[in-house]
Amino acid sequence: MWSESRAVGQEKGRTFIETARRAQIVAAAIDTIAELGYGQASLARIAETAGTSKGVILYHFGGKDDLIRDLVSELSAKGRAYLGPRLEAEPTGTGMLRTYIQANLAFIRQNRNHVLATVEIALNGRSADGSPLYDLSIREAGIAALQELLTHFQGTGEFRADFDPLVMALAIRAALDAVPARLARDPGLDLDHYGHELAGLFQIATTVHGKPVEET
Amino acid sequence: MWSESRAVGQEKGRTFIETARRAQIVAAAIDTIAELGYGQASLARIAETAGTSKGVILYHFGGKDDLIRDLVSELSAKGRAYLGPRLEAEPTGTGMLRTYIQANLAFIRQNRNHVLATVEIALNGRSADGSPLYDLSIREAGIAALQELLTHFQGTGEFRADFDPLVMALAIRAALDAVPARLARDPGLDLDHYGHELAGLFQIATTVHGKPVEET
Amino acid sequence: MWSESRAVGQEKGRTFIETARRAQIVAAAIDTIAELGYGQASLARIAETAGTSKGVILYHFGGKDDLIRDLVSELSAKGRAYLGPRLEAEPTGTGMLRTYIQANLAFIRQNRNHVLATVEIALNGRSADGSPLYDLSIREAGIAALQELLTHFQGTGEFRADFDPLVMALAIRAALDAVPARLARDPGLDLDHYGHELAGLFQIATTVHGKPVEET
Amino acid sequence: MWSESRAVGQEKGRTFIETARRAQIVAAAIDTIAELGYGQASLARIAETAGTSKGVILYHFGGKDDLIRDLVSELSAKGRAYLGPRLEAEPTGTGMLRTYIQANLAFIRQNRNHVLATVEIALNGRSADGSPLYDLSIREAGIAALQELLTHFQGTGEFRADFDPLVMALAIRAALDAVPARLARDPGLDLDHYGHELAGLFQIATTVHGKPVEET
DNA sequence: TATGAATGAGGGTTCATTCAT
DNA sequence: TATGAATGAACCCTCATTCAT
Repeated sequence: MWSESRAVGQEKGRTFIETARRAQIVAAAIDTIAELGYGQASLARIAETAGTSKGVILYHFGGKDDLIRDLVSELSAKGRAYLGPRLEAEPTGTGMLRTYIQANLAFIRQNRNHVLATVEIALNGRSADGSPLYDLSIREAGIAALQELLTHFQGTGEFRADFDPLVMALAIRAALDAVPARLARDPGLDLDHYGHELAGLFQIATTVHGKPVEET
Repeated sequence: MWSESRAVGQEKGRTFIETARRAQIVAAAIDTIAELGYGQASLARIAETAGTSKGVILYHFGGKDDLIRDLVSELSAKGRAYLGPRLEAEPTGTGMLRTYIQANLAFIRQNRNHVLATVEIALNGRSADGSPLYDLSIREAGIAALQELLTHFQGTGEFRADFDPLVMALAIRAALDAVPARLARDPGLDLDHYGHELAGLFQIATTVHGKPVEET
Repeated sequence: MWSESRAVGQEKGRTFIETARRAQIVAAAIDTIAELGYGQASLARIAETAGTSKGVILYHFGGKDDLIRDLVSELSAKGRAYLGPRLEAEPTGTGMLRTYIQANLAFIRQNRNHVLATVEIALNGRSADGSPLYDLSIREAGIAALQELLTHFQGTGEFRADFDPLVMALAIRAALDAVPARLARDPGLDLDHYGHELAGLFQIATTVHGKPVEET
Repeated sequence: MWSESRAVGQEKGRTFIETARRAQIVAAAIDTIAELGYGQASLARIAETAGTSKGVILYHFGGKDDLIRDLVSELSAKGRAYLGPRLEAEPTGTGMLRTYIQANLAFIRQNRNHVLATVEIALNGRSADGSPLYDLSIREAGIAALQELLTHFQGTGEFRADFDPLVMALAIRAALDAVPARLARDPGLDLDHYGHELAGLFQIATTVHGKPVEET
């Protein structure tokens, strides 16, 4: 997931004040959605959090959908910028897998609400015509990349060859994706421990040959 | 998850026709939510699917929230009834773990829309005051039970002692909980294969002693 | 224009009260549009005129567009029912022409606001996607019918053959269509006199052979 | 309509650049209204067409209403300047009538969008308090002038004395006013032919004595 | 002169709910 | 039991206008 980086900050033909306002509004949207859920995050409520009015939001974003899409794509850009370099620095499969898991968790910790809000959007956000606001292809691409990584190190022999890399990839992502929601409910969750355990779990699952499994 | 069974069918002081009506409405709600998502599932739309009017729903359920809660608790009852006996029939930890995974997937397959709708509700459903409509304690109880199961067979020596049973339980549930959403997008997903792979994955992860993991 | 009649009153599966409400709302819409123009006739203003709330209107009509379309098609039905029989009773071209003009004016007088509102809608009403709310084919059909009538009596020799029936038809309709707006501004306008003069004007224009017209 | 001329171009204390800006904005308004209709012609849309921002428009015109009024009065000035001299050059009633009709149509052809926009405004434009933005007195004056012309040549005996000059004037103007809308829908309309036919029609109607008309 | 920013009223619509029948 | 009718709050959005720069 996330392989190319993107410049963050003032872009396009935007004024300084415009950029600042947009950032402020996105931040308010993040907090509101993270706290109340996507369904309850109306423009009015977001505006209230931001300390402005609906009009301002619509002036800067043209519509709610645009705001939401901006929020999502900003996180995805941040995520790519964070993860990409860390993964590329790892030579071994085991190292990449561990890094993948732990970097994801670190990123989640550092961007708690933003991640939470994005998860809410991914699961609930639909535009008026019913189409999802969250570009699912991002997630699919992430899973595909992880799957490819697993396949590659199956080829080198570092990972055992007899697991389905897609299922393994799904299990890994599921374990990671479950974190934000859990974190929201239990803020005291020890992510370092969680990451360490998870990394160990999947290291064993990918590298160690178990006894043949007898079916029921 | 789901350990005690509950009598299903006619209860309380409800007449036969009342029970039938409620079932019909719940069924309509399930299909509507599964198809359109929670956000789009208004009472009007559910009533349309059910072939009645909003009034009927409110008459029988008192409010939308009650209908939703009913839908959820019905699934949880069904789930407990399905899983409980199957788990109790398994003597070994490995067997229970495999059964747990595969029975969950079988249950999902058999109750596709109901599960899907419940997931939607779990993620989106909030009452007017912002509180979740999905009783999270159900999920917590399920995870706790699974954790306990893992702990127990760590005690017997069947499972290796050096994994955190909570993290393992969370990873297992995450892998299972990710299925409905994926199934919705890709109806052709081979659940048998997925279950077999998952069972193998977690069997290895729980039983096999890997080489000591070096931290980054 | 307007040749087949339509049953008016309670139709479809509508309740008595529903029919009454719809009629009341349409009446309020007519008055509001006639008085303030289409652009100023918001649902709120119409509701105020009707003595109810926007909600009621939307409940009965589903949307503003539906209300407007209903208003228009009701007038067009009334118009057809009024004009058709009167025209069919006339054997001669001159008679039909005179009847056409005078019956149109009589109808306008009897349905002043309704006609006025419809004219406003025809000229201004557009739905959200930009498409006109007034079915222009109604007007085109009317003009075509009038043109055909003129052509027919040119064939019989009752009308002179050397005028373009389309231009004549357009001129006649233009003279009639101009009335509602004028009537709105000058309620004292003597429609009988206007009709008598107009009928005379076009009788001469259609039947009498003038001296050859020299071009500039 | 349109009998006295008015100086066009730079007026009041306006700088050259100011005059140019105003002209550019009015032109944008004309095109926008002609294309989308008055109701859809928001300041934002007009500004977009003009390639500027709403602020500029409001700076130069003080408000939307003023812009619209300016647009209208400019057309009316152009119209008077165009028609006046042509009419004065005609000595006979028949000639003036023919010229009036054909010059009007020529003017419409040459100022298609401007005329179209003005018609839209006449029919739809209202200021916030509901009063029309189109100065109806312009139209009234035009009709009065035409009526006077007819009356005058009734006096000389060139026109028959037994028609009501007001009704005749209204019919003539109605036939002309119907053109822009028709032209908008059917751009291929042959205005020369239309003008020739119309002139013939009204020449006959004004000059030829028909047989006495029997009333119904 | 010109613009970007902000505002606030009003637009149509959806929705869960209440109520009389 | 069940329904049609009505309600009112909230929703997103458009718009003309104001204001500081």
